[in-house]
Amino acid sequence: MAQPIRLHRATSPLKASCHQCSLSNLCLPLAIEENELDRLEDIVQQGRMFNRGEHIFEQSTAFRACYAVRSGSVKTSIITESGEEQITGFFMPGELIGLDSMSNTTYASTAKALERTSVCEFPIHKLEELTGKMPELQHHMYHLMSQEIQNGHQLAMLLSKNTAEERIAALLLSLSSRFQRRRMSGTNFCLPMARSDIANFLGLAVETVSRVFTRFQNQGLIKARGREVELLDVDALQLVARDSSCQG
Amino acid sequence: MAQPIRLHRATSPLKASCHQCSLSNLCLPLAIEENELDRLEDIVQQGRMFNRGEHIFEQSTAFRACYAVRSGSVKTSIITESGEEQITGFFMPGELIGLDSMSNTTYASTAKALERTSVCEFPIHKLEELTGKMPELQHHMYHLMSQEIQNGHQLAMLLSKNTAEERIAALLLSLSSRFQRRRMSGTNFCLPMARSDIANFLGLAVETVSRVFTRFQNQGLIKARGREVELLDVDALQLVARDSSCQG
DNA sequence: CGGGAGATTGAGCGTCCTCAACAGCAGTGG
DNA sequence: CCACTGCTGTTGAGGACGCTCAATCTCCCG
Repeated sequence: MAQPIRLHRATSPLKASCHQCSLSNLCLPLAIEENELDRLEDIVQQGRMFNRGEHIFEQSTAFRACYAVRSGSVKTSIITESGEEQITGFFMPGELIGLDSMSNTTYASTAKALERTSVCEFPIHKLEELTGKMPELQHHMYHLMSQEIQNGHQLAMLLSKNTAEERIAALLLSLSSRFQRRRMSGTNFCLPMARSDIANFLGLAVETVSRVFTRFQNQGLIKARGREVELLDVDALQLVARDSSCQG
Repeated sequence: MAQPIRLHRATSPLKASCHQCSLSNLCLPLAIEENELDRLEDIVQQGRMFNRGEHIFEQSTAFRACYAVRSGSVKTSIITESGEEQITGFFMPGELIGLDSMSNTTYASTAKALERTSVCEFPIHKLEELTGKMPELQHHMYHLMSQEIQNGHQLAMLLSKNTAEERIAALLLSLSSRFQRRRMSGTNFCLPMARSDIANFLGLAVETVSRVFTRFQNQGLIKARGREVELLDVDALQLVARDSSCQG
């Protein structure tokens, strides 16, 4: 479980500079020259903490900000009138949430912390103002939103064409590569989400997810105990996942 | 291939001003004050025509521009390494395509004309430059991209939770409302896409689409002959579609 | 009129869902 | 200390929705 990043500033314990953030190569700062980073820091509110299960924002409430995950993990979901939930994504440190809400005055989805999680808040009006002045930052916003659209397409592909095994293999590989990007083990990690979240996200029944996990285990592809997962044969998993690259 | 910008006066019959375009209330101009419209017109190349089946752009080729559909209709799709196609959206006049490609230097998907289609081209570099100068236009771009993300989520929801009947009902209703938005009949229209496109988009087999169409017909919900469709009982269709709102 | 693509209809089967029982584990309280 | 409770995850049996395969029909266009 990713430990919350300890921030060692005498003045404000919750504040830390984007300059020193280990995620600056994944997050918004990556688009910006070192000497312009202060302008981004001026608008960001860093280090807000949420406990497991707490909402970072809720669907249909006033849209005020986008958030970058700093530590922990987040799931976003939309709720229909009939109360059904559809998880639209899992977000790990360095990833930005709230991009799907920039068309409205209210959030289009709900974001919930899957574990103890800290985020950096980017108030939308200030962010828009800043991107208007900084072409690289604007470009990066377009980049991120476009990436989000592509992720949606990949998910649609996964849901409409792939079997349960293929979907789960793809998700495991996606998580693996995202852990690796943060210099963590890509073969040995702890799932931040419950089986039911995986099932919901991938359009499967919980029982099916469970069954596929044990099947993978029997085939020697993974070792799983609860949320602890070890990928034993990544190549075989990629073979199973085939052409489906899934950005949870 | 980037043509020098054509000036937009009444010299060419293919050219028409955004000022006079009947879609200006759906397209990019809607974000802009009348007196600033010329700046958008300066960068747009209007009235490029494509025959049915022609590509407006192709996946993996150099990303140069976004396009607004002016007349006709377009489907976008992604192709996997194994050659499978997943249609990611249908686009009607006034709608913008190419937004999913703004993260890369190459197109993330392929856009194909479903019928004889004309589009307006917005070269991406000029568009980005312009949105940097015009906050309302930037905001509108964020709006459109965010909308696209939401559409993806709605589609994922549809694919993962809904039956064949629900999916098709949702698609018919989506098309209906989009025809209506253009002041055309919302109950009597011609499908721009083949059954196989519908099937691919909704994650179904062609046969299933066909069966559902006839079932709807037997139930008196619609009347369909080939691509001609008449919605006889919109309320009932909405009941079938339940909570799934589908923005094809 | 013939060829071919698109659309429809039928039969059989497979994947995954549903329903149900059970196991493991943590927290609670007697 | 252990029963009790609740939550999460696992396993089994049966059934349904939609896919596959195949034949037929319709319509368009040469």
